[in-house]
Amino acid sequence: MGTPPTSDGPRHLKRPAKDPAGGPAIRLARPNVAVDTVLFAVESGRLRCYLVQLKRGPLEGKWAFPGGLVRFGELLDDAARRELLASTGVNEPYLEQLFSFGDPSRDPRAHVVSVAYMALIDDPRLAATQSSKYGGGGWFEVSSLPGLAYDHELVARYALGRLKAKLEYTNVACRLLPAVFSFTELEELYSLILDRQIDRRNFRRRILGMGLLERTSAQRRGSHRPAALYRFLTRDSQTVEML
Amino acid sequence: MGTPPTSDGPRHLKRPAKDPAGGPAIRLARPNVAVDTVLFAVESGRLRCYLVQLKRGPLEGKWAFPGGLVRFGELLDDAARRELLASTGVNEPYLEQLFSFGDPSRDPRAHVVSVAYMALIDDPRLAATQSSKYGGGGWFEVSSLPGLAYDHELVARYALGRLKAKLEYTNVACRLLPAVFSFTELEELYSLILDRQIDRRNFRRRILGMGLLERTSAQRRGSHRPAALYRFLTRDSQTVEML
DNA sequence: CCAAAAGTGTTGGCTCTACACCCATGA
DNA sequence: TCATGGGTGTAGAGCCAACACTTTTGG
Repeated sequence: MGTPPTSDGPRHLKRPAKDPAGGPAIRLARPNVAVDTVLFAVESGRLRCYLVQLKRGPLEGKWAFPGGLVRFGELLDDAARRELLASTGVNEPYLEQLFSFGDPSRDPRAHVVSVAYMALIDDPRLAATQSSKYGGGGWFEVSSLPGLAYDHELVARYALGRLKAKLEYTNVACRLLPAVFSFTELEELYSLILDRQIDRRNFRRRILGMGLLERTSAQRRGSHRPAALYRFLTRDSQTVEML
Repeated sequence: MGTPPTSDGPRHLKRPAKDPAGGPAIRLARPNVAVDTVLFAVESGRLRCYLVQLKRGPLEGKWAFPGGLVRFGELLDDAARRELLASTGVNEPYLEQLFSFGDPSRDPRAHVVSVAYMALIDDPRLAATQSSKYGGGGWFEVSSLPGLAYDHELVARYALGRLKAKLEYTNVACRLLPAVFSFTELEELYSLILDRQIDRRNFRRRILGMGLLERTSAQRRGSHRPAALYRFLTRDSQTVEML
C-alpha cells in the first residue's frame, strides 16, 4: 500500500493500546487494508509508471504508488479504481490484482496490509495529480525510479515481472496501445517491456499465429512505405494456450 | 477468508455505526484482514484438501478452509502458519500466498478481506483438528468438495489452478512427496494433479532434463523389479527456465 | 533518386510426441 | 514360471531461431 493519509480520515486508528501487557484493547487492534496501484504507460518510447509524492508524515517527500485505505463495504477492485481516480484522474484502466504485502513494518505509522494492483492505460496524458493529498505526481521510467516509500520497490519489481510475463501469453499489450496500431508499434512495445531485441519476422509470425489481431483497412503514412494498421479482436482479457 | 470466529476475540468489531448518514462513526469502520489456507496432500491416491467445519454463526455446519484474522503486528505468512497450526496441527508446511478476496459480502457477518494461501504437506496424517473453534476437520478429494462457506469455492479453484501451473515449471512437487521416492510415484503425483495420463518415457526424460533430481543408491522393493529412488536436489523453491 | 520504415521465406536444429518391448524381482 | 511394475530408444512432426533483401512512400 503505502497508504498515504487518505482524505477520508486519519491513518493512526486502531493502534494497539499502549498497554504492553495486552489487555482487551490490544486484542481489538487489527491491521488495516489498503490498495496501491502501479499504473503503467508508454511515454516517448519508454515504459513508465506513475508516482505521487507524499506530502505529510514521516515519509514526506518520498515517492509512492497511488493508493489508500479500503472503505468498509467496498470491493478491493473498486477501492483501487477509486484511489487511482482520485490521485491521477485515470478513469477506466485495465486493472489486475497482483499480490498482498503485509509486513507490519512496511508503513512506519501503522500496520497496513496493502493489496497491490497493476493498471495499464494507453495514453500517459490521461494521468495528472491535482489531489491535495499529494505534493504532485508524474511519470518515471521504470528502470530509474526515485527512492520509494514503504515497500514500493518490491511492489514495483513484482508489477514489472507480472507485466513481462503476461505479455508472453495474453493480449494485455492492447491496454498499452491505442485501438489501432502498426505492427512496428506493437513490436516496439514488446521490445521495450521485455527489454530485448525482437526479430521482426519471427515476431510477426508468432503474434499473428495467436490469432488475436485483425488487420484494418487503415494505414499509417509517413515519409516511407505506409504501414498497415491492426486492431485486437477483443480488448477483453484473453489467454493463449501454449500447451 | 472465511475467518471463522477466532479464539482471540469476537468477529463483529468495527461494523459501521448504524447511523446511515455516515457520521464520523462510519468513517472509522474498516474491513478486517484474514488469511485462509488451502492445505493439500495426497492420500490414498487422491489429491485432497483439508476442510474444517464451522461450529457457530450463520454458516454453522458448512465447511471451510482453515483461517482467521490477522493480528496486529503480524506478518501475513505468520498469520497463515499460526492459523493452520491451530486448526490442523500442521507445523512447517510449504506456504505460498495466492490472492486476496475482498468482496464485502463474502462473509455475512462482517467485511473481511481474506488473503488466500496454499499449503502443501507430504503426509496427510500430520493434520488433525482438535480446536474447539471448529466442529471437526478432514481431508476431502478436491474434485468432490462439500458445500463451502464464504467464497471458498472460488478459493479452491484458484488454489488448484496455481498448483497445476506450478507443477509444470517448478519443483513444488517435492513438497507433496517424501524426501525419497520412485519415479513412478512422482509420475503418479503429476498424473493425479494434472488429471491426465502421462507417458512414462517422455515424463522421465523431461523431468530429468530439468536437472532438479538426483538418484539415490536406495531402492524400493516389492514383488517386482526394484525401483530406483530419487531425491530433489533441493526442497527450496526452484523455477525452471523454459525460454 | 535517396532515405526511411514496411514487408516477406527458408533452412537447420531442437523439442516434443507417440509408441512397445525387455528386465528384475518376489511369490 | 508367472505376475507385477520398472526401465529404456527411436522416428516423424512441428516449432523456433537465425538470417537479408525487396517494396513503397515522401521529400
